[in-house]
Amino acid sequence: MKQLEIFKALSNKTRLEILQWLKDPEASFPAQIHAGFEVGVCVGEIQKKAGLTQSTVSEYLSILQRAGLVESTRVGQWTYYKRNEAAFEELGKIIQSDI
Amino acid sequence: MKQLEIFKALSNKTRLEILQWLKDPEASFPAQIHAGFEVGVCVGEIQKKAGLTQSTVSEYLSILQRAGLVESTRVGQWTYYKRNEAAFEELGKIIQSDI
DNA sequence: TTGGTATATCGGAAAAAGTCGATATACCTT
DNA sequence: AAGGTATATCGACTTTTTCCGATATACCAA
Repeated sequence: MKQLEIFKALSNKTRLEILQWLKDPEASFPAQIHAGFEVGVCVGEIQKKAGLTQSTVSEYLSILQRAGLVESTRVGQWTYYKRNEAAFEELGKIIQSDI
Repeated sequence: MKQLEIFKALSNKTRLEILQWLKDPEASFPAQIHAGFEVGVCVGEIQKKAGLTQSTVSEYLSILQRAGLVESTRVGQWTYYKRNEAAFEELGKIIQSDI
């Protein structure tokens, strides 16, 4: 668990918002046709909601993924992203004991 | 608790190291003459250990303080910095529930 | 295979953070 | 009051991050 990389990933307003949205996809995004929310939310929907360009949002999701905070699944032409809850659990503990 | 400001404060290698050193001042710094470690560690000692200039370290400590992660006490011509453990406790919880 | 849609990657301009040396401020000592 | 020491602030330069448009890649459908 690369602390510095994680904190950098969390040091951006939009990326924090994306993580919030992914906590409750049903409440945050319109229903998905090609996959349920268990597999995640597709990049396009996240992009619309963020109001930034596709390239920026794709890059942000990569940053969150490299930090281990989200994971992705490719289904057909879509990539679905969802939170990695275990990472947040672990990070919380680390902050309370190691940082 | 301004999450974004906290994560930015934690997004720097040296600042993370300073926080580590302040966890156990006895082990990390030479004995202090004008005040015990309960009040904190003075800027000069932190600066020596960090190997950066005085101005940089002073700025870093301000950043940590504005984020609420450390607190300072002025005693004579020295300013002593120590960790605010409550902030780390709270941050850990927030990460496990709100982020 | 051609075209359409979704996502990723590349290259760059602008903004922010890192870091320094110089200077200012605060306090102590004489 | 004057000089010395500790810390904070300022101005400048460099590096990193933000965010974009353009292009590439991957997959699907006809």
